[in-house]
Amino acid sequence: MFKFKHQYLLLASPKFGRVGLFSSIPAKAVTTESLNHPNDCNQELSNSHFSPATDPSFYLFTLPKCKNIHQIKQIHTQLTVNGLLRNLIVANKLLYMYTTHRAITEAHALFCGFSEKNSMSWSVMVGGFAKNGDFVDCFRTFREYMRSGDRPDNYTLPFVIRVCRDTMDLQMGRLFHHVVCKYGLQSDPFVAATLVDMYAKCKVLKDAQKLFDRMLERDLVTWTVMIGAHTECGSADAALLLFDRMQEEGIVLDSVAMVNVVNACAKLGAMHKARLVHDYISRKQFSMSVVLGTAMIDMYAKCGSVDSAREIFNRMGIKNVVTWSAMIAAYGYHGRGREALELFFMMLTTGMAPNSITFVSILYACSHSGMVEDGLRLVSVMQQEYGVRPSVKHFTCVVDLLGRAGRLDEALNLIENMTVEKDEGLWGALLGACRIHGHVELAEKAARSLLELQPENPGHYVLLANIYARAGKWKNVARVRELMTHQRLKKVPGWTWIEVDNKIHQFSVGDHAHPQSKEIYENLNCLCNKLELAGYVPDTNYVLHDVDEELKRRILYTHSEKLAIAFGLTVTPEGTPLRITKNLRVCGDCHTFIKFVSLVANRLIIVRDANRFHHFKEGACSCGDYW
DNA sequence: TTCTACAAAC
Repeated sequence: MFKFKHQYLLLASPKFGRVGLFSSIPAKAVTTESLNHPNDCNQELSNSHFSPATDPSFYLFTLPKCKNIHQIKQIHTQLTVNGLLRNLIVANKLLYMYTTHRAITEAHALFCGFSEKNSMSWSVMVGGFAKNGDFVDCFRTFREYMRSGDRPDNYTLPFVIRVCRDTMDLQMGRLFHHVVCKYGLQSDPFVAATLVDMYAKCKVLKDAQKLFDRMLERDLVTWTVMIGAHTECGSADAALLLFDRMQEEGIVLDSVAMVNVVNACAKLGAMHKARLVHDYISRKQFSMSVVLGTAMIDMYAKCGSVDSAREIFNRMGIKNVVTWSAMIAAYGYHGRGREALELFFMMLTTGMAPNSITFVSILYACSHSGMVEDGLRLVSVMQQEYGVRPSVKHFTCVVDLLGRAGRLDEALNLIENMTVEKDEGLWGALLGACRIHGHVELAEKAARSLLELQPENPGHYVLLANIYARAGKWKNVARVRELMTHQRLKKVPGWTWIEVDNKIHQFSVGDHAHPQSKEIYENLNCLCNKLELAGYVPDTNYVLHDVDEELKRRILYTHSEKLAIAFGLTVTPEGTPLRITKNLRVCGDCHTFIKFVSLVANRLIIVRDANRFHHFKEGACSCGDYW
C-alpha cells in the first residue's frame, strides 16, 4: 500500500527544472483531494507547509486519478521541479496520461524531451498518435522506434496494426504481419487478435481465418474478433456457428462478445436465432449495457419484430442518442413512420439531443411512409432548432421524399442549390425517382452525374437501361448495354432471405435451387392468375426486353424481378404504398412481393429485403401496415 | 507502466 501525506507542496526551485518542458510554469500544489475538486486546487496551496513529494509511488498512484489536462499539467510541473521526471517509470506514466486525455501536442513535447526512452515510452507515444488519429505521426514514430535499435514488442504492434485496420491499409497491415513473424510475436493474444481484426476489416476473411485456425490459444477477444470478422465479411451464419463452438468449448462470454453475436443475428435476419440469443443473454444474466441493449433493438428490428425491439427499448434504463436513433430507424424501415415521428418527439421531450444520424433515421422513416410534409418540415428546422447541419445524407432523404411524391422539379431544385458536396447516393435517389415517374430527361442528367462518380457500378447502368426500356427507347437501352459490356460490367443479382419455420431460405431472381422449386413456381403462377382475374393487367412496358407480347408474358412468369415489375411494383423504391388493384395495396419492392407470392403457407412469413421488412400472412393478404 | 473486441442511418 502507498502511504502518502495529506498534502504536498511544490517548491519552485530552478535547480530541478532541467528535464521537463514545463519548468517555467509556476509551481502549484496537488493534493489527493484537489484532484477530486479541480477548482479548489489553487486555494489549497496557499497555506501549506509540507515538503514536496519525492516518492515516485505517489505519482504513479495520483496520475491516473487526474480528470483533466489541467491537473496533469500541474503534476507535470511538480515532477519537473522535484526531478522525478528523470524517473522513467513516472515519466512514462505522465506521457500515458497525456495521451489518454488526447493531449497529443503536450505528450509529444514531453516525449521529445526524454533523455532516455524505453520500449514503453515508444509504445505509449505510438499508441497516443494512433488513438488520436494521427496516422502519419504514428507510423513515423514506429519507424524511429525500429531504427533506434529496440525490438518492436507486443505492446506497440497492436497499435500500428489497428491503424492499418482503421485506414483499411491492407498492404501496410501485411507488412506489419511480417514484422510480427520476424520477432516471433504471432502467438501473443493481443497481436494475433489485432491481426485477425485487421484482415477482417480489410475484407480478407481467408487470412483472418487462417490466423485464427493456427492459433494455439484463443482468448475471449480473439473469438469475439472472429465472430465480428465473419459478420463483417457477410458470413453471419458462420459467425453464429462460432458462437455455438464457444459454448461447446466452455468459454464464458462477456457483453462485448454478445454484442457481436447479436450483430450476427441482425445481419442474418434470423428471428429464431435472435430469440435463442436473447434467451442466452437473459439466462446468463448479462448486464444490459446501453451498447448491448441498442444492438438488440437493431437485431429484433432487422429480424422483423419491431415490437420486440420496442419492448427492449422500453425496458432499457439508460438510453443514449444511438438507442433512440436505432428505434426510430426500426420504425422507419418497417414503414411505421407515424410511430417513428412520435418517438422522435418523445426523445425531444426527454431532453435528448438528436444528432445527424437521428435525422437521417427520421427523414428515412418519413420518405418510406410517404410523410412528405413532415419530412420537409424537419429538414427545414434541423439546423436552427437542433444545431444539426444538413449533410448530403439528409438531402438524399429529402430528394427521395420529394421524388417518390412525384415532385421531381423540387428535388432537382434542391440538388442544384445545395452547398454540400454531392455524392452517388444523392444522384441515385433522383434516378430512382425518375424511374418511378418515367422521367427520361432528368434520368439522363442524374445518370450522367452518377456514372461520373461511379463508372464501375453496374447497378446504375441497369437502372438507366430500365428507364429507357419503359420509355420504349430501345436504341438507348442497347447503347447502355454496350457500354456495360465494353467495360466488362455485370450486374450481380440481388438476394433475398426469408425465414419460414425457423429455417432461412435464400432466393435470387429466377432461382430454381430450392428443392420445392416446382411447387413454388406453381403457386406463383396460380397467384399471378388470381391477380389478373382480379382485374390487374401486367404492365409489360417495364420489361426490358424488346420482344413480342407473348414472350414478354413468359419472361414475366419465369423471371421474378420482371414479374414484380409487371405487377406495378418498382425495383428500387419501396415503402410508399403502390396500388395494384382496387383492393390490393402493397408496400415493398419486387423481391419482397415475389417471395410473398412464391411462398404460400398458412403461417406468418417475414421477408427481409435490404433491411426492410414485410410481414405476410396467407389469406390475410397483409404486408406491413399497408395491405 | 504501455496493447486487442462492442450499438444507430445510407
